[in-house]
This record gives sequence, structure tokens and C-alpha cells, in this order.
Amino acid sequence: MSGDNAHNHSQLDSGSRYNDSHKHKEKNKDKEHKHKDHKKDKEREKSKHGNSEHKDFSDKKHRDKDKLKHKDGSSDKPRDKDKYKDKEKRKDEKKSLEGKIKKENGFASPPRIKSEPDGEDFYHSPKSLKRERDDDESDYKPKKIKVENDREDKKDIKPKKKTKNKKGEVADGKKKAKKEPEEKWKWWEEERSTDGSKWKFLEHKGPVFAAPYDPLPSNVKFYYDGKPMKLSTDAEETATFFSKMLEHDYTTKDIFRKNFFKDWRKEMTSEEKAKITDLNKCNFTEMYEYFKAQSEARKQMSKAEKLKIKEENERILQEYGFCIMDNHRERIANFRIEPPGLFRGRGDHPKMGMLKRRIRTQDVIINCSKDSKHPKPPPGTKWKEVRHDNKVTWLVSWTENIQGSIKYIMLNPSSRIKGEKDWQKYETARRLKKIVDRIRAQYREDWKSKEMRIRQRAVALYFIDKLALRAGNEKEEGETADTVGCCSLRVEHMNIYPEKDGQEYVVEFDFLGKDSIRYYNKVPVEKRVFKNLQLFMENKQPEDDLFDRLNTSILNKHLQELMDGLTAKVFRTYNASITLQQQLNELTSPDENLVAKILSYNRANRAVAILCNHQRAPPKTFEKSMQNLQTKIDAKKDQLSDAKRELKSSKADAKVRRDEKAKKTVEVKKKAVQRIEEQLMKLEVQATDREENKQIALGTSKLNYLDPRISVAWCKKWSIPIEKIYNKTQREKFAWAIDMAEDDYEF
DNA sequence: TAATTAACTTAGCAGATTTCAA
DNA sequence: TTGAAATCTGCTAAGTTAATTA
Repeated sequence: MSGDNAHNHSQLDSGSRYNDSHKHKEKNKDKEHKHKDHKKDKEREKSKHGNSEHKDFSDKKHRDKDKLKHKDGSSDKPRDKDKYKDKEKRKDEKKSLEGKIKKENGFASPPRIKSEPDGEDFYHSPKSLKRERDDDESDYKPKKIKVENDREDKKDIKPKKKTKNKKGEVADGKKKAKKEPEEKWKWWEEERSTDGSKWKFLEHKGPVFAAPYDPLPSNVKFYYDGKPMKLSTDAEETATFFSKMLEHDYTTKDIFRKNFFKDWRKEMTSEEKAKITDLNKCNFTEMYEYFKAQSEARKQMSKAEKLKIKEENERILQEYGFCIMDNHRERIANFRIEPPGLFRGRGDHPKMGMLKRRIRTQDVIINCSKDSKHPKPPPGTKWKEVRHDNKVTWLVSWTENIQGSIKYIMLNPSSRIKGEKDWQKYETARRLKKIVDRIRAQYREDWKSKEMRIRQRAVALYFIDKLALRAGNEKEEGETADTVGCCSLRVEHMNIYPEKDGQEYVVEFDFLGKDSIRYYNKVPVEKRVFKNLQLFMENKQPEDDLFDRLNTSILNKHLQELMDGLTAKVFRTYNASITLQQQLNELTSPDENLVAKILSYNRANRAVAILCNHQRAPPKTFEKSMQNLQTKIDAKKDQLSDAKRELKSSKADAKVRRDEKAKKTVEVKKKAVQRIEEQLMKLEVQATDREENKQIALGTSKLNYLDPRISVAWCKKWSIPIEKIYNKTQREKFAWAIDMAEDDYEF
């Protein structure tokens, strides 16, 4: 494995932690698989940033000692079974509580045979879920709904009394009986459906449509060729979309303007069409000013007015923002239909500026239970269709006109249906952990294969594993921005150097990935990989595919054979999570204070974000806020030296006077110095953290790639309040992990 | 078998809201 | 109390993957 520093595993071990299924017999907190098994010594080098200004995190050594030769992926089955037992145990503990819940809800978990077909079953792949539905649906119809996820967390209500009062009046009274959501529903303690159905009962109120167009007041004019011109409603509405974006770079781009103008003309009457032939002669500034003034006015509204709006939004949220799924009231993620506007693609999108049509009732498909109260379409309109498909999770869908793709309304991440899936995702990644050594050994072997397709597959997989590249589906040309992932890399996206900057076999990647975020990375690879790349590139044009015998479908089929549920993206999840765990182990020092520990956490998080190439535009106010912080630091330093001076003189004073009062003064001064020192350190840490974070986005990995149980365990281990790591939304999303992970959880 | 479609996850950004400091 | 900065949230585009269709 010499050349591969990304994955240099040495299996250190500590037998003591060796563990397997028998462990699960003990009563333990191991709600999840706890096996102190793998750890790896791994060095993930990286100087990868889309942008050269990035701080360099290369040379972060990610280290993790592996204890166990848990080589065989298939071995995880018994464990799952044990875990299932564990679950049972927990359930017993919770029995009294549950009994209560059941009664209240009239809801009981479906009776399930204790001996599941196989332990694997809890995390079965969707494929195994083919059984016909046989449960009695009526069990799932709510007799009384439990109110959870109610936005009204105690903390939530800032203007406490007021809101409450008003709500009583304004919001629909019944649901809002303002009970504390006594118990949050712990869906993770319940059985999962095994028949492939996503729900048994689903009821909701349908989507909230975009507000109808509100025509401009007559004094706000559009000018063509210098002359005012009254537009027809449709043409005017479309024009307002453009006018609202006047400040944006988009409106200066040729493609944007061209697309917009073309679609705009479609909205015009024939007279308008005849007259308006050149976008450059259009003057939207009055409209622009009008909207700007409006938004300004909105900011200037009185408190009462603002409150009124807030309450109205809350009312809509309460009415449309929740659904009833299998006896629980669950929050919907996006219950509003996307309003019309101009399409803003990312990067160099060929369709930017096109008109995103208004969605009408007759475009909308509703999905709900047959026996639920179906959502009512607005008066005088009809849904496109009402269907009852419980094999899917969406409540509402429509087809969007730019790409012709389907948009969905689905549940919030805090919901059972999303949470289960998320949990399952991390379990799959953990199964990969158990066999990743084997897989690595295999792809290394495959580099030598006589078959080109095998070699390509093996090299691609190596990149996906080592560099956390995305799979890289082919895309239709001209439909979207030209971005690539691993399988779709082209020759022009890399340079290879037998020797560069003192390193051998260097590959330099430079391409646009998802969202047209640049991926730039220079990385030494093993000789075999290098030779293979040379071969793949031979006799090819820059625009030719690097892996011409490979696509995501072939790759994933291969992965599927290596492990049930394994796909390319599992590697990203796995490598992200394992990196976090290793980095936390490495960076956290026990005697640091809380602030420093959190900095360590952020650094670990940052290592992952860099691995996954999660970038952000530096905040507009970055320089300024950095400056402000520096000013503060300087001031604090002055304050510190003052305090120190005072301490010194008080000490001198005490020496002379030798009375109690003087002694006390010394104590007080000492404390003051300490306090200021702490404050100073906090500021300095903050500055470091912010600087390092300039163009790295931590949120994406935190939300999508890092097994939350790792973070929860870390918090528990070091007595860090979980609020320091996860904000409210995140805590809701990861409630399952917060509840189940103990301080010794291992990914 | 390849192309297309459907479903769902992942992504960055912008505006809203909250927090902080003067 | 106010305004600026920090943080959160909603939005929706852009991916991945599996299923379906040609």
C-alpha cells in the first residue's frame, strides 16, 4: 500500500475491545451496533480545495487504530439480530411509557413475529421488502393524534405570553391546545415495516399555492425605447421577475437574457410581441425601484404589523405544514408550491433565465390514503390526480417545466420516514467499514487485470474511495451545466505528472463538480494507478471520457455484488464519518476547556468538509467582520495588560499594608486577570476558527455525511452540551442519535 | 441493453431571525 | 434600544440510484 497514503491501514489492535455479537447479550446501552472494532491507521492527505486560497489542511493525519480483523462483511448478520434483541430489551424498559402512548393514540406497532427472517432485516435493502401488504390498515387510522414536532417548543416562543394568547385566538384552536408535547415520539424504538410500504395511513391538506399575481400600481411604469408602455398582465408579471433580479449578475449574462426574452415573448400579446423586439430597449428600473421600496417598507413595518404576519404564517404552518402519517402528526418539509419566476441554474447553465411557470391545481398530483380526508382543491379547480400509493413517501407532486422533472412535497428530516432512512444510511456505511479492507485489496488487484473495463472500474473506485468523489452520471448535453463526477471525468479534467514538486506520480484534478463547484486537487497516486491513467488517456482527445468503459450503472452493479446496499455514495458517507471519528480522537485533548474542544470539533468537521469539497463563497462581510474581531482582540489585550498592572500594584500594596482588605483586593484583581485572559483566548479561538472556515461549508457534511452518533458520543464523552454542536433543527433531525448513542459509540 | 423516468438525497445561497455590542 | 453581525431556515437546483420502458 505504499504509495497510497489515503488509505494506509495498519491493523493495530487492542484485543480488549474486540467484540462481536456475544457482547450484545449484556444489558448495555448499545442501542446500536457497538462494536469496538475497526480502526484504521490512515493518512488522508489532502490539499484539495477548489480554490487555491483555501487553508491547507493537507497532512492532517487521520488516525484510528484498528483493533480487529473483522474482515468479513457477511458476519454482520448475527449482530443485527442481536441488536434486534437489544431493541426488545430497550422496549421493555420503556414499556410503561409506551403503554401510555398506545392508549392515548390508539396506535400500536404492528404485531411482528419475533424471529425476523434474518437479523439483516432491520436494515434490509429495499429490495428485500417485496412482501405483499397484509397489515390491517385500520390500526393506523388515527383515533387521536399525538402532537409531536410541534413547532412550539418551549424555547421557541420568544414573546411568550403574547404569542400564546394570540395563538389561542388566531390559530386553529383545537390542535393548539398548547400542551407541551409531553413526549416526543421515539419512532426508532418501534418496528419497521418490512413489506416495502412507506406508510399505512396518510392524510394532509395539500400544498399551499403561490400567491396570485398582484399587478403593479399604475404609476409604476415599464418603458420601451424610452416610452412608457402598459403591459398585459402576463407579460407584466414576467417582466417583474426580471426587474427583481436587475441587481444580480444573472441579468447581464447573454444566455440568461436570451432565454428570458424568448420566454417573455411567449407571454406577450401579439401587439406587445410586435413592438417589443429588443431586450436592450427595455427599461425596468421603475419596477425595480418599486420592489426595492416595498421590501424596504416591509423592514420598516411596526412591531404589531410584523407580528400579524408572523401569526398568519404560523396559522398556515399549522394548517398545511403537518400531515398525519400512521397516527402521528409529522412536519412537512416544503408544503408550498414553488412560485413562478426565472430559472436560476448554477454555474454555466444553458437554461438560465427561462420562465418557470406558475403551477396550477390541475398540474398537481395528490398522494394520500384512500380512507383519509382528501385535500380539497381550491374552489373551482381540480387536482390532476389523487392517488394512493404507499410505496412512496411524497404527499404532492408536479412536473416542472424547465427540465421536465418531477417536484415533490415530502416530510421534514425530523419525521420518522426520513429519520429511518438516514439511520439506515449510516448503518450501510458501517457495514462497508467492515469490509472496506477487502474491497480495497480487490480493487488494487484489479488494477492489474487484463480487461480494460475492470481496470477502469478499479481506478475509478480508488478515486471514489480515496478522494470521496461522487459517482458521476452522464448528463444530457445542453440541458444542464457541464459538470462531472468520477465516472464522467474527461481527459481534460486531469493532468498527470511522473514527478512534481518532489513527489512521484502526481495527478492533478481540475473539474467542475455538483453545483459547478470547482474541484482542484493535486494528489500522488500509486504507480499502478498512474500507469493505468496513462493508458486510459492514450490516443484520446481532451474531451474524451477518461473511463470509456465505465459508467455509474456498471460501477454500482459491481459494488452491489461486493455488499448488499453498497453504491458509490456509500463511500462518501463512510469516509466522511470515519474521518470525523479519527479526527476527533486525534484532536481532542482532555485538558482543553470547552471552547478549545469545540474548536477541535470544528476542525474535525472541517477536515471532512475539505475531503468532500464542500465550499461556500466567502461571506460578503468576511473581511470586515474579521477586522472587527481583530480590533476586539487588541482591545482585550490592552485590557489584559491594564488588569495585570493593577494586579501587580495591588500586590505591592498588600505587601505593605498586610491587611485583609488589601488581600481581598489582590484576589479580586487576580480573578479579573483570569477572566480577561479567558475572554481573550475565546476571541482568539474564534478568530482562528473563522479564518479557517472562510470558504468551507461545514453544514453540508454535518447534515448529510457524518453519523450523528459520533458527535453525540463525543459530546457525552467530554461533557459538551449537545447544543454547542447541533442547533435546534439539527437536534430535531438527529433526535434518534441523541437518544440512542452513548459516550462509547463507535462508528 | 440502453434510455428514460421516478424517487429521493445532497447542495449552496439568500433572506429571515436571532444575537451581540455599543 | 438599535444596528450590525452571526446564525438559522427555507428554497430549490443538482445530484444518485433503482425501477421501468423501449
